[in-house]
Amino acid sequence: MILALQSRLADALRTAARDAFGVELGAVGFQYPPDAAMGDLASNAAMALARSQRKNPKEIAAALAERMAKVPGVTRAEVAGAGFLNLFLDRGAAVRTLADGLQDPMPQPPRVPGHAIVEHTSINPNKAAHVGHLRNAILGDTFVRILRARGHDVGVQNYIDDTGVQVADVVVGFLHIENKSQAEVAAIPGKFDHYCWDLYARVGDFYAAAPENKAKQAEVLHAIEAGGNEIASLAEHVASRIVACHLETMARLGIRYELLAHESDILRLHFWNRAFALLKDAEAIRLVTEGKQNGCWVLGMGKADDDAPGSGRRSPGDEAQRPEGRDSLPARAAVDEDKILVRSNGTVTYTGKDIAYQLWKLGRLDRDFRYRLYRAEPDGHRVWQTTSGETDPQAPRFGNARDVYNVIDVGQSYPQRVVKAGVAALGYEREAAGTHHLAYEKVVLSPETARALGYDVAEDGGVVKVSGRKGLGVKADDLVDALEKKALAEIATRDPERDKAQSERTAREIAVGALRYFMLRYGRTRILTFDLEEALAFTGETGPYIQNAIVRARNIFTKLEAEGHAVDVLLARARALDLGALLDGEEGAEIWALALLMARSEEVAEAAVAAEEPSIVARHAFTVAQAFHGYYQKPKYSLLHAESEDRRALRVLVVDAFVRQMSALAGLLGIPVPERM
RNA sequence: GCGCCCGUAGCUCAACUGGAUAGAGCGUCGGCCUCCGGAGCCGAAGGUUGCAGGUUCGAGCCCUGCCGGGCGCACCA
Repeated sequence: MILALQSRLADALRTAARDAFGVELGAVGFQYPPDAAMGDLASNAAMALARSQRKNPKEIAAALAERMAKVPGVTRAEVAGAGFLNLFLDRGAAVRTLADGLQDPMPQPPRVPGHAIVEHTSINPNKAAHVGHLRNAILGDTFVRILRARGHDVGVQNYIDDTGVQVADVVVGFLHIENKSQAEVAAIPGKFDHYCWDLYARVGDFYAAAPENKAKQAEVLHAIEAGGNEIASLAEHVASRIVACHLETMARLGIRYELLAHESDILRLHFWNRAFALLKDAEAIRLVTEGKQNGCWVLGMGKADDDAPGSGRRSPGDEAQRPEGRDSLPARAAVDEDKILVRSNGTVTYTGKDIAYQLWKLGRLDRDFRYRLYRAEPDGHRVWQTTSGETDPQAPRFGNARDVYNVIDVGQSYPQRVVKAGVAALGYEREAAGTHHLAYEKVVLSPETARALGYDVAEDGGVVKVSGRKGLGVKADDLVDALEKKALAEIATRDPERDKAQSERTAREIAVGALRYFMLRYGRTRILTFDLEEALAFTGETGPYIQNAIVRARNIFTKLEAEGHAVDVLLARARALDLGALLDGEEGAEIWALALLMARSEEVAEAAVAAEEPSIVARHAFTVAQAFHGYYQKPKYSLLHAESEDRRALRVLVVDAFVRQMSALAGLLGIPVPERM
């Protein structure tokens, strides 16, 4: 609601500026004054105009205020501070608009043209998922939810590197440490990914023990790449079984995918050959004939002095037109700037393959995967996987995206920049601009948590890096288990009568809410110090706080009904009220502030998309819940003991609006709302 | 050496991308259940925004130089 209003007011402001000064305002944005008493919306347009108009900002603001005061929906316009233009809205009209839109708290905006792909999770299929992987998946999944709410058509892909060294390492473990056959591996009971977690850690020691052990790695890797042998078959078994484990772990958190894209299919369908040809034809890459990189095909990585390479200024085949003199600058050899895509032995690097994959995502590879159904879920959701065998004619179309969001840790920034540069070097400017790296920082363990897990911590008590290679870290499943157990214990003390099945279900919902909020509350470029105590907290700025706000609000309605007050009758009464009169006074001011805050959800979601930052929505959700708790807690605003039916109706309107808005926000964050807590 | 991220209350983090009195949670201290659910609410203490300059009506945010921490810059994946 606030977005529509803002855009109407922005138009009015543009008109006012035109009338008064004959100037066109650029982008008009509104801020929110620090104190509600100062106004509902603020514009700093006057201060921006001060320079060009050579006038005092206050004078300009006064001229604008005079015109804005006459705009419908605005009751007052004031000049404040250094030249802010503060607008007071017609509360009755605004709240009524909000009330009318109640049926749909977060209306679906017009559909954004083009398809978007979000790739996330993408865990090496050789061990259990840990907290770092959770950050990736929760970040990606939440971003998908937000994009969809803002009208984007989004497909979710999970990349499976089933032919890499990490899988090979575990296979080495099975073959040369445990001497197991594939049948014996298949017979391993229990959580297979947890089993491999431990085995993988042992492989590191195995390699360190003797050089001939390390040689097994290359042996196994080659067998896997060649395919059609027992080792490759074992690798396939390991990878597919672990992928199933990962999907199960993620499903516990409400995370799922449309497509599982396999590295092995990229190899077997020769995506790189195609990309290589395209790059050569466009002269986007060149063969080095001397020096250190002799015999390699490289992609020029000219240091862009603006944001990202290929963001618009370079055109294809631009390599020959680099600024003259750069190569002649002392101590700046071209080789330092170029990225090898094909080694002198003719094999392709990881980054090279990634360019091919990215081109496919963008619909510019001119080659496609084949697809088969991986799983159809009870609710009808279908998970597909790539294959190099027969394709299923029922399969939907994947790829051809206008925007691709790769959720990958920040350590991969350089290779991701190379991928973007590769796309740009082919002349695909728009596609390069649509290539987004949703980078996030790593997760480390706090010294206390590391100690609690039995790891050695240096005396100075620094943080401990999570390391799959060393088996160091917190497994995702173990964390969710711990959260569920704690929630269950909490429920048992609060509501001992509750039956077991319902308690367990609620415990699961609380665990998911707590974990998802914990992973989302920090900005993604910040290193997340994982502390078990904090992650297990259910009070304060947490998911359960948000859940509790909704549960309590809904509970009021149950109570009202039980006392003989029909909620729908009260809601109907509320619609006929003279809101303008009721919204004066102390309670009116509180309701108004709450309404204005709730109305911002769309705006906040849009900001999260623009900034590619889900934490913005998470924090907003907490702020709204907090504002509601503050209002609701006051006995004088009781619904059961209201001083008049009109007051009761007004409060029902507020609580109903809150439940709907807050539920919508929880949905954006993937935080489930329990029936009871 | 070059590039990126981070430095804000005792701790963990915000600050709507240059706006008004820098805000939350945790922790500490003090209040609130004859009053719709206390996983809650109200209040207090706690800040030279790493340091020094600069830009302008205005800087936690932009520029320059330092200091401190982390990560990249592979013919590894």
